[in-house]
Amino acid sequence: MARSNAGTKGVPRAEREQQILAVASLAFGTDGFAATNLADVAADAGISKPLIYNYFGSKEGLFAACLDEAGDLLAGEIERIARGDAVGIERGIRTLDGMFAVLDEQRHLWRLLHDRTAPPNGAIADVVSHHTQRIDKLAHEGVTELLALAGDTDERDISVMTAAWLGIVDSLMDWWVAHPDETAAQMNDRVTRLFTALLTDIVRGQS
Amino acid sequence: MARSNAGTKGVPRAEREQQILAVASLAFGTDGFAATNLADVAADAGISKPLIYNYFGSKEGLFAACLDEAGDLLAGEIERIARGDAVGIERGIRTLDGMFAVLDEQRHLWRLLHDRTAPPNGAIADVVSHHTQRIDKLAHEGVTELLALAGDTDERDISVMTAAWLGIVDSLMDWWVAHPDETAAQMNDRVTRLFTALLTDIVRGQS
DNA sequence: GCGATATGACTCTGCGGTAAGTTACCACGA
DNA sequence: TCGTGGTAACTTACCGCAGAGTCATATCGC
Repeated sequence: MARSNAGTKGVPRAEREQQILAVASLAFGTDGFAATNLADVAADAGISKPLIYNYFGSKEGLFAACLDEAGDLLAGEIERIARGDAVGIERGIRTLDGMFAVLDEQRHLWRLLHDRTAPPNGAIADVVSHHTQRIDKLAHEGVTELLALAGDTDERDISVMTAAWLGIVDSLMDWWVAHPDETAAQMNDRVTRLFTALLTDIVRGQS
Repeated sequence: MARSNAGTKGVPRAEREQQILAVASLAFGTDGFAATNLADVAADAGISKPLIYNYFGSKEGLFAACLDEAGDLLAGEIERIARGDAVGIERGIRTLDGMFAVLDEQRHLWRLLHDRTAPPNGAIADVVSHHTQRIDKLAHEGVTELLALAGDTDERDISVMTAAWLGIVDSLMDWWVAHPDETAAQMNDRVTRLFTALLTDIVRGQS
């Protein structure tokens, strides 16, 4: 009977999965979970929708896989930095530098972990909470050290400050995504300059 | 024929619109534009879906109306503070205090202006950009003043720092939403304490 | 009676998910 | 070297449903 495009193209599953993950991560990271539709992802990846379902089970399964890859990349880098000997502001700057380096060619990955349109329960929530816990733990640890230098050990103060720090990181990444011509090295310089400017010159100027 | 619940209940349009806006703002602010469905909003407001369409035209129209109300509240308050004589960090703290005061009983309104699931074109985008421009302009102005104290006048530095500042505000509001028992006055104290701690004690401690 | 206020019961579209079948590759026996 | 059967890689064509948006109609105040 009539022709069909079915049949293997000789691409092994593992390789195909990586292709799909790359396309899907870009789509999810750019448009968010809810606004991404799998037919488009399949088309962009050059395959058909059922193949995605064969390999990842569901839209949530695909997102969870993207998330796991991105989360591990980010949390791994932050953990690596935390093992160093930097303290206080210095540790913050080094962490940012690490993020810039790791995300340089795939800045959209940052958004995956903060997608408010992803379902708040189920497999996705587990993956998200696994990685955010790794990250939050280290952020909390860094902020605790920092505030200790100022004699503040109030647990809620630490909690608020940790949130603010994560907010700073988030907004810097957003800015970076919106300015594709800015290199990681330039961001690096900029952040260092801003931090030292704020923490030394302004205090001296105001006192 | 058979009974019907149709017919006026004596509620004038202006009043009904306010009821609907209140319910819708809560839903949009909590769940986001995409995840909110109008049938639920109508049910929560104690009316039927077609009435919403009569008064607001579409889901986007309703969201735009919520947005306009919230945006004006926020931008208006920030403009009021900006007219004062505070400069640098002090201006930042006063702005935050203003936000806490204005949003105390309706913290969810904050999220409306930052809803990534809202359509990026059309009427909504116009309202968003109108209000965010008012806010961004003042944030930019405040940051420019602040960095000038440190001798930094690089335009991109200012842009990044403005983004970071807005990120801080955003994350503080999120934290506040997540901790409903925290009063505006407590947030106020906490923020003041943290800013002064960071900017004085830490510098002295490190130098 | 007439206009404003209201609703039950629809239609229609987009998208997550699936059933059933098609083609290519490959190991292995004669 | 050539079948040949099994399996992995793929697709077309469909289902079902949630939710945006609409139509015709009903009731109340004045």
